[in-house]
Amino acid sequence: MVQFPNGRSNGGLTGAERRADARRTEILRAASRTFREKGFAATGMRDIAAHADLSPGILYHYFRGKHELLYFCQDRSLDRMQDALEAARRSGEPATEQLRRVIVAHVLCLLDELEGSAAHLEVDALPAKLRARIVEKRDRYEQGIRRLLAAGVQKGELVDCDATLVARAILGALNWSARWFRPDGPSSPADVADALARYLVRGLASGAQTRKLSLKSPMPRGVA
Amino acid sequence: MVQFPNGRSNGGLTGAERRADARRTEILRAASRTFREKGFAATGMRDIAAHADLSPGILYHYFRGKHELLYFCQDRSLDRMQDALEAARRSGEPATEQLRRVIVAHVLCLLDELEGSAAHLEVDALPAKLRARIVEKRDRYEQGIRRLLAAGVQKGELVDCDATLVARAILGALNWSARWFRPDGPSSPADVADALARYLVRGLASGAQTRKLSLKSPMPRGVA
Amino acid sequence: MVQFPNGRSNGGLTGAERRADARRTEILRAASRTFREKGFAATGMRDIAAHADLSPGILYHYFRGKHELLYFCQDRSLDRMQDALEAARRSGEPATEQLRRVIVAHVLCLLDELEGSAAHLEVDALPAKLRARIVEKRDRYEQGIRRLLAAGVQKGELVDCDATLVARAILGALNWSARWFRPDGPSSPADVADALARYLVRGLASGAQTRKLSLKSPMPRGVA
Amino acid sequence: MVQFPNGRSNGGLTGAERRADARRTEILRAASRTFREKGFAATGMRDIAAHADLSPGILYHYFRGKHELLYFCQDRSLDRMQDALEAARRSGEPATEQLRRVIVAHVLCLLDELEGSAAHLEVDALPAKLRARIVEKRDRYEQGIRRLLAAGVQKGELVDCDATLVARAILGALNWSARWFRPDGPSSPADVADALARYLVRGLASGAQTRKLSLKSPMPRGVA
DNA sequence: TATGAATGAGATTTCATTCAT
DNA sequence: TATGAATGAAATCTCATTCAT
Repeated sequence: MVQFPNGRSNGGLTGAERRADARRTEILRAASRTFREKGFAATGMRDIAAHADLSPGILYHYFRGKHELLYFCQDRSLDRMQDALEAARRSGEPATEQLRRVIVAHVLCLLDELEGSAAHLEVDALPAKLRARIVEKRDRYEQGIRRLLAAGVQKGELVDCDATLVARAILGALNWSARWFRPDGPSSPADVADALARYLVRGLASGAQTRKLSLKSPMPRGVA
Repeated sequence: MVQFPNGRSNGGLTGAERRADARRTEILRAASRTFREKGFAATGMRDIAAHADLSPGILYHYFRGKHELLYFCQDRSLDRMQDALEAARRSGEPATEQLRRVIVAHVLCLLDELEGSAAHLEVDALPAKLRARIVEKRDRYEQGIRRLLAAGVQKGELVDCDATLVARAILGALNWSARWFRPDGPSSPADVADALARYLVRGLASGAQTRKLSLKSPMPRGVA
Repeated sequence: MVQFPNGRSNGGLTGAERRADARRTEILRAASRTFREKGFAATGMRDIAAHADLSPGILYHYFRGKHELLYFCQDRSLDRMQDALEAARRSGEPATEQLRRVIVAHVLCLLDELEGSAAHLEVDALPAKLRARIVEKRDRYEQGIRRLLAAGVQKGELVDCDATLVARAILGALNWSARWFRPDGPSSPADVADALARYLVRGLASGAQTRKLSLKSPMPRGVA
Repeated sequence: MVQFPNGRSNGGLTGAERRADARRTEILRAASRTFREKGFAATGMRDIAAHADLSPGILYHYFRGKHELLYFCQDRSLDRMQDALEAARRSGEPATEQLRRVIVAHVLCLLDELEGSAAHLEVDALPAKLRARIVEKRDRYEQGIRRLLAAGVQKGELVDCDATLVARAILGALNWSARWFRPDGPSSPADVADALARYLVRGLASGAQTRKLSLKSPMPRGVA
């Protein structure tokens, strides 16, 4: 749950504040969608306002500017992904399974029409101060993935590999989906997430396991 | 080798034409580098001109505009990648090896300081007419990769998989490298290309082979 | 009365819409005056903005660009002229009188500081789509004049002539006035209109009438 | 015959000078044609160079710049027209006939593919110094026409009229032909000139003559 | 003479942001 | 809160003119 700075604990929101927060979330959704479709630089505040069915001026009542919109989009996405990463780690499952969960959560977060945001892909567009905060969060997330990989290697569940490079390869494969995925296409976000996880995990699974890992869904969707 | 339309065979260029072509190539290099660093929309003609040590106006002497610069960057990259793809296919080697070659070539093409260009990642920024041509080339390239995968599956060299999705996963992992790679970092483009190829191929290699595929370079760089 | 498309009947304009329409009209007046003085190509948006006492940027809030300004100038003028043409035809008067009325209205429309616009003289500066619409209106207007001439010939009120060429000669004589007329000169627009009408009609009037048609105003302006 | 300043009498031109003068004339023709087609401001030096089959740079070898090209176009046209005006006056014919001759010459000069130029229609585009010279010539020409009219009135050959306004009406009707005339249309420049002269003279012819003046060509072109 | 590369000023246009209402 | 008019800076692009060759 993202929280906007309002000087009160979440429980003590007044009605007006709750309404404002709801409006902020709507705007962020519109911004997120537009950034994903056209990229940050090519997106105008007017586009965002139009997507949110608001006038351009009012956006500045809720956010400081275009940069802050990008910042919050990235911040929310990274928070959700980080949450999923930590949940996976706490599960105590084998590294392959943890990795699978993280991948699935990442893809769903990206492709989910309502909350997702590919906006974290454009860190460089942020002004220095905001960029520093996002870069820190992003690096923490990447580091978490690297640790997950390293732990799996150490336990013999994953083959020895350059964790940094593999993490980036995985993130590239995942983030790229925001570019080519079409909501009206044949696959659902869950399908995509699942298939990506199978492939990307198989490349790391050690020895005996590998042979057993199929890249085909065992059960086609919608069939008993 | 990219060739600009000048109505003569490459061998018959006059001195002036050769100089003009050289200038065009310089400009494209500058454009390519700038697009990669800041993205198409955030790149100004001034940036490109500055990188090429020219005045902004003269760029229009050699190219019709910013869009054409993007177009040629994309066109050149895709041509080189397509060439590599066909060379791999003609080699008659096992699918795993063919795939490895294509991946390596793709990454080297992207990260090569002199000629590389990640610009084909921004097809949507092109005006309709130019976009159609690039999309056609890009689709042909993607299809080539899917065919390579499918052939490998049929020969039993690769595990059964959704070729479309796997191709996109691979391309995402590769293209992403243009974002994070730093020429002054610890790894050379060749290192990155090799490591990505190992990981991405291992996830597809069938049966017995898989176990033998290591993700670590057999020989660390610079060590006897 | 020109009307901008706003989805309501003119009577139902809100205050804001009325203000916006008034602004649009102001801008068109400024544009019209500047086009007439310097020609379309030599007129800058800055000139127009300066004449309208606005910043250049805001012009794009009300119009899509310089071309649209030219288009509306031409459209308004042609509408007014067409109206006058039809009114003259409906009057049922002799052809000479009808022609005189059309000429007077045309000149007044051109020279009237408030609403006039010689801008329809530069049809070729318009982009194809807008040009087509203006050309159609202009051709309809010219055709109307040709018909008026032809009808007069048939009734014996005008001498036999090449209606196409005479219509163009008349329009040339009229349109040219926008070039040489100076509001601070000795003649009023009405004077000019009247004198032009006398001369241009006399050249067509048949037989007996001609001798009676004087080219001198019967009563100098301002004299008892 | 226009003469470029070259410091010698026309008879003493060297071969090189003769060639240069021929080149100047070619360039002026190209400029004239382009100005007529697109207007001064919308015409680029590149357009002129292309029409003359030359490189843009060389134009500056023969002329000081775009303005000078316009100046010479106007200068040449006005000289030819002035010559025709004086020849008409010297002829001693009736005013109606003199006027007819002047009109015909004016139109032929405008529409002549080889030497004609509508460029004198854009006096305001000239820099002050050149403009002053052209304005003087133009005013002298207009004055000549006014005198011709006034003389005709005094001799009773023309009806009493406001010579200034009628002169402008005539010039408008004539100059306008440069806008609408198409060389590939049904009428030749001579046809147009003749028809315009008939109409414009008839409006001024006094008494008895008027009735006899037909606006139809007595003999259709190409028929015995 | 002749070319065409090069420049610099200025054109139209866009757009994040502010502000009066 | 909310609107949309308004601004000013900057973007892309054009073009007359100059200059090296």
